Amino acid sequence: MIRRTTSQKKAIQEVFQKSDRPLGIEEIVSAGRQIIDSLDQSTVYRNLKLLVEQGWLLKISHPALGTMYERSGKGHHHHFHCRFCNKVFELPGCALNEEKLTPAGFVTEGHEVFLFGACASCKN
Amino acid sequence: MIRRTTSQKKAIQEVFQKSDRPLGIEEIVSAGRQIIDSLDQSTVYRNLKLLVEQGWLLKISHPALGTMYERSGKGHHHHFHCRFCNKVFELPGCALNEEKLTPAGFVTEGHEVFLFGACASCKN
DNA sequence: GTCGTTGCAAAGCCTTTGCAGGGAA
DNA sequence: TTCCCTGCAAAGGCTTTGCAACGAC
Repeated sequence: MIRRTTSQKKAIQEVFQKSDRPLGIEEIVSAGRQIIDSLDQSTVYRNLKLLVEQGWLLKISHPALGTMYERSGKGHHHHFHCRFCNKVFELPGCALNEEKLTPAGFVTEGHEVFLFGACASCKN
Repeated sequence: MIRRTTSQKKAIQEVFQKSDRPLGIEEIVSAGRQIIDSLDQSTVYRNLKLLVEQGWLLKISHPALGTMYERSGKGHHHHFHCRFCNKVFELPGCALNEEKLTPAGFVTEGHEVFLFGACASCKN
């Protein structure tokens, strides 16, 4: 299907390009409205869905914070949730022994890891 | 606050005692209705909340399957989601190097790990 | 008899969908 | 001009809440 370039979609992409961490819908909508103030939530939802389908974004289901989105192409990594500022940070690398955890007879295809605690700015 | 022992609450607890894996609301309601057929969803939600507050249950937010509940007191463990039968199994032990993953300046308080793939019964 | 609990229905969130008008190509 | 996309409103899931009747103690 042919896609058109709209100012709304560009605004949403711009929001992600300015961010180095996963964003929730609330954050995306409010940051997007600073670029296009008429931006509607349903437009954001529709574009997020398209951008995920096109591989430009990844959807994350965070256990505590719900659905979030981040730019794709960052390789395998995990997430840290600061309980104080409620931001999610990306953790480079992976420290999980998948094989050790997999029960006999099971086949593991992938995994997700979420850490939580206090980020550097909030640990005081 | 004083709590009363009702047949509905006992039925819900019975459902968990018969299960060795986390259950979703749908499963809890339908299994509970086999014991008390008038059991209402809102009653289940209310009792699950109470049982979590009382420490009898743990609430899990699974990235793919949403909210699930499991009996508490099983120690630190993680979960395996079979993409075929959609059941969640408990994985004894932990194979995560939390320290290695934590960025400098951050304080990690805990973590969650979710594996996914095929269980022994579904791997064919 | 009290007052916590239940079932039912209604209301709240978050997300998706229908529709007519608007804008990209 | 075409027809995809947007904004608005309505509708869907899941979960919570209000309320009168019920039932544990």
